[in-house]
Amino acid sequence: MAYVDALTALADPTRRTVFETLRAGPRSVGDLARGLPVSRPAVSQHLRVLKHAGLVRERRVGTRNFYSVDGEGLAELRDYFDRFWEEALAGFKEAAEREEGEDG
Amino acid sequence: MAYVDALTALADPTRRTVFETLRAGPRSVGDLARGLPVSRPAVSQHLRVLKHAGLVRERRVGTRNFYSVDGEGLAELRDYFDRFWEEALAGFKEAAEREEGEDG
DNA sequence: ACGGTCGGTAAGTCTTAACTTACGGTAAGT
DNA sequence: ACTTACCGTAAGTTAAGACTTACCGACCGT
Repeated sequence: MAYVDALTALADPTRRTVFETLRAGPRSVGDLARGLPVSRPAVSQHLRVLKHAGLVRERRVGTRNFYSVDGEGLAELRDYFDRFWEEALAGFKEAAEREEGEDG
Repeated sequence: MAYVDALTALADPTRRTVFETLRAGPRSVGDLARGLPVSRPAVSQHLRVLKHAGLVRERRVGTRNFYSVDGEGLAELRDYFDRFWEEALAGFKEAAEREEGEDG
């Protein structure tokens, strides 16, 4: 059920911006905060949520903390929507057939 | 930027349950509300958000209003995460090469 | 050892949004 | 025409969470 935390995490605009920024590669906390209209602690809190959701990893280098995209959480989201797509398609077909059986 | 509304919409647990229920096929508002721990107006409001996000369609039949999954919004989410995956992969490779160039 | 940078946590504020009840409007049945 | 079922909207309440400042510990330079 990690996709639940991931969806919750990506609902916030600031957090989404942080996550999308990390596509280009690892960034430190302060570096991320400099490009955002919120304080550094706010970014720290967002990163904690993203990490708990399995969307980012952290790697300490000296006093700095570099965050990067975690492929696992991302793959989970992709799988969730892929499965959703297939099941919705099956449900759609079944509904069409049922309707045909009624008044067809 | 419709995926933004879609992600916001799917962050709420109740709304996610509604959306996932619709995988099996179209359901009326009252039908959906009966299987949930919230009131019918609450479900109505959730459906409005889902519709605005492009995730569900509605089809009136008599006094009843049947909602079903909208493939367009779903496809947009899939595309978003697919693109995200590719760009993150490219960013990861670039970071690895840059690191190799520094201390390699 | 000391000053400076970096970053996580705590406490408190304030806005957002999920929910409730109440209401009105439409369609079907008798 | 009256009643009943179904549903959307309005108004108000309340709980969640995004943000701030203040604080503290960890690492590096001189």
